[in-house]
Amino acid sequence: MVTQIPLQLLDCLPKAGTEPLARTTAESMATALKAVADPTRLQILAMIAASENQEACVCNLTEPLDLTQPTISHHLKKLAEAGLISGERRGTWVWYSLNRERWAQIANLFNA
Amino acid sequence: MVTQIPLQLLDCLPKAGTEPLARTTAESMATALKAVADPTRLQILAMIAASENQEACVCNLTEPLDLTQPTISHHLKKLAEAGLISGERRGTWVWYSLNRERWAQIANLFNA
DNA sequence: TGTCTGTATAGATACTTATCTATAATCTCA
DNA sequence: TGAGATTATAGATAAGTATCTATACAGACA
Repeated sequence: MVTQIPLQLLDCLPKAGTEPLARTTAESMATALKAVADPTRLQILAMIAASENQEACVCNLTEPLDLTQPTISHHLKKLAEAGLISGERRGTWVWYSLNRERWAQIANLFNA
Repeated sequence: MVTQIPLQLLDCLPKAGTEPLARTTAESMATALKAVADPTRLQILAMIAASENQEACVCNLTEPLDLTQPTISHHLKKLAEAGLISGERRGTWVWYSLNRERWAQIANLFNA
């Protein structure tokens, strides 16, 4: 699980004369952004959001994305580590859904 | 120069039943986000924004970031390719400043 | 023109990571 | 318990990239 992101970026970008952006903070922000900065993971997020109950299992994603099951699991793990989604086991399947609070945090990086 | 980003992500994430996120679109978005998803480049952006005239030259960045001049140039190039900054030569120095329109475009990825 | 300073590029290297195959773990159900 | 289905993990590989040194390019100035 990624640590919480304390900073904002845009208007949000530091004003003149502000303290420099600490390395540890920059690294935490970069970790979160890296999770989103991948085309496959963007597609996964979009598919989850576009699905009926705002959730999807691995088996729903492999075929349309034309990737193997372990690869999908890998991406879902990355997204989960970034706190963007979370999985819930229901029987045989694991259903992943968006973590909107976390999403809002990352969105806030770009908004004042 | 990266192509323009046509899509939005959050509320912005596709509604149920929407067209899937096209691969080419996802790749374009990921390219832009990757430029920001690096701790050093976040620090560079912050330093530019925090500086007096909202601009900085390579020589202003190498020492505080403890990186060599070619490395800084490399990151500045990445940011410029993503359209986030642009450089202007004034005499011996090249001054880089933020491209706020482009920044707003990327911010819009996360906002409805 | 030649020298000095600031920036960019080329090439090498080490680290990260997206992907695959193979296998383990977990759950359902007969 | 055992068989089948779904997901996760381990290990390997190839592609990308952040960094460095070395060098080229561009402008200022004597």
